[in-house]
Amino acid sequence: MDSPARPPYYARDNQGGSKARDGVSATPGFRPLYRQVYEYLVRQVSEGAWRPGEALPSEQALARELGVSQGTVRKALDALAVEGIMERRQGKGTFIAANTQERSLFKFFRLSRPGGERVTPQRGEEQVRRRAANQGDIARLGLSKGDKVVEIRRIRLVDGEPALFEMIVVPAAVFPDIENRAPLPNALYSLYQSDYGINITTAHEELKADLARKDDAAYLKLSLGAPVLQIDRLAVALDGRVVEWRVSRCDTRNFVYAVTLG
Amino acid sequence: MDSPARPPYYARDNQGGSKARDGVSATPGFRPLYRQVYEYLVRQVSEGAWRPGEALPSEQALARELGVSQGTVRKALDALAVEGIMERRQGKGTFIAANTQERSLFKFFRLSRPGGERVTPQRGEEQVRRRAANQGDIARLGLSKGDKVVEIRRIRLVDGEPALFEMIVVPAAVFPDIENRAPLPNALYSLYQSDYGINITTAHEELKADLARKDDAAYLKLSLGAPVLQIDRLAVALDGRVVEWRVSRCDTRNFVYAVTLG
DNA sequence: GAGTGGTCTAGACCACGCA
DNA sequence: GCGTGGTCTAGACCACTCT
Repeated sequence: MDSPARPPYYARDNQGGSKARDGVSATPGFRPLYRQVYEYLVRQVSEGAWRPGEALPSEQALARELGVSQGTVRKALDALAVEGIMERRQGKGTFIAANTQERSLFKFFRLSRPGGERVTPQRGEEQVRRRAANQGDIARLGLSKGDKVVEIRRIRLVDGEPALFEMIVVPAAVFPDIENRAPLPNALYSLYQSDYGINITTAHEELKADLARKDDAAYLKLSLGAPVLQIDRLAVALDGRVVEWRVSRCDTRNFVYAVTLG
Repeated sequence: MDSPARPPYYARDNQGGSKARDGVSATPGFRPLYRQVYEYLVRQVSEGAWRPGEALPSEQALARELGVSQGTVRKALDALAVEGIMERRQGKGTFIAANTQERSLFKFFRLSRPGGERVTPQRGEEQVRRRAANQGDIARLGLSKGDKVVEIRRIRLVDGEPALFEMIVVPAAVFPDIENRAPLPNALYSLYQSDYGINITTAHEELKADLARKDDAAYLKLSLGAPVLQIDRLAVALDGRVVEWRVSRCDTRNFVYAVTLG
C-alpha cells in the first residue's frame, strides 16, 4: 500500500498474510489497511491520475487491484466522500469531486444576508500583477527569499453593489502564467483545480473588525472610519501545502459572515 | 426501531424478516436500520437515559437488545461519535460525551491570538435577570407572547483584560431557576447539560463589524467609535430546539475569531 | 438485465485497558 | 485473561441508473 506507482500487488505496512494479523503487531507504526488505501488514493488524485468529474474504478475493481476486500475499499472511499474529495452516486459510481463554481462558492464563500439567506457574488474590477514575495508572503506561504508571487486585487459585487474587496497572493511557481489569464473566474478554486491540479480542501480564516481605510472607502463606497470586517484566509491544498493567502475586507451593513459550529 | 420506549424487541420501519429485505421495498419512506438505531439512541440520550460521562451498553449488548447485528449498531455509534455526542474508547467502552468546561470551550469559543494560538477566557462581572420576552427573543427562540426569558450580561476576560461583552438570552421555561444560580460558570453549555439535560450540539453564528457604542466602550475599555466584532449566535440542542440566543461584542485588537472551513 | 454503490449480517482476529 | 472497541473479510440482498 505504500509502493509509489499503481501496483497490481503491493507490500503492506504490517506485512504478511492478508490483514494486519500475523503475530508481530509492531504497535508503533501501525496504520490500518483502509487508511493505507485512503492515502494511496489521495496520492493518486494529487498526481492527477483522474480528472475532476471522472469516475474511479468500481469498488470491486479497486479491491481486486489492491488485493483487499471491498469493505476496506469502501471505508476509504467513504472517508474521501465525507471530506468532499470524492462524490459517490448509487447506481453510477464514485467520481472525483468537480469543484464547480457553485460548489466551491458554497463551501468557502460565507457571506449571507442577515437571517441566513445565502448570496452569490459577481466579479467586479480586478488587477493582477507578478511581484517578488515580501516577508508576509514568505512567512504565510512557506516561500524563500527571492521567490515570485502573483497578487490579485479585485472587487466582488452582490446585486451590483460592491460587497467585498480582496487581496489574493499565490506563489507564481505553483500557478505558472496565472497572471496572464484575465479575466479570472469568480470561483478561483475551480480554476486552481481544473488548470493547475490544485485541490483546495480546507481554509483557515481569522476575522477581525477594523475601520475603513482609503482603499476600502474607495472600492466599497464607504466613508472613512466606517466598520469593515476583515477576513484573513490561508487555503490548504489536498497535499497539505498552503497555496493561497487572501485578505478580504467587507462591508457588513447588508451582509454577515455566517458559519455553523459543531 | 420506531417504538418509543426501550423495547427488547421492536418493530422495524421496513418490517418483516430481519433486514430491509422482503420484496415489498416501499421506496419512499425507506430509512436504513442503522439510521433507526441512531435515532433511537438520540432519543434515549435526549430523554436522559444515561448521564453525561456514563458508559453505554457494549455494542454486543445493544445489538442483542435491539435485535440487529453488531455492525449495524457500530455504524450508528460511529455516526454519534463523529457528531461529538458520544465518545468511543478502545478497550473501555462508549460514553456519553461529557461537555466538560474545556471541551465545550474548545468547540464553541473561537477567539484566538492572531496566528492561531488558542486562548481561554475567565469570568468577569455578570448580571442576570428574568424578564418578559421581547419581539427579538420570540422570533429567534420560537417563543410566544408573554413567555419569560432570562437575560445574562457578562464580561469575559483574557489575561485579566476584558475581551468580550456578551448578552445571552434563554427561555425561562427551559432553564428554570437559572437566574438564581449565580455565579454562572464560564462554560454555560456544561451547566445546560449537567443541570438541565440540554445538549448543545450546533451553533449558527453571524458575524459583522460595528463601531463601539457606549456599553462597549465602558465594558471593553475602548474609545467610542473603535471597531468591534459582533457575533450573533443561535445555539441548537440535540433535539433540534433553539435554546439560546447570544450576542457577543469583541475587541479584536488582540484577538481574532478563528475558524476552519472545509 | 447488468453494473454500481448502499445496507446488513456473521465471524475472525487485533489493539487496548484493566484487574 | 477478559471485555471493550477497531479492523478486515466474505457473502447476500437492496436501491438506483442506464441500456
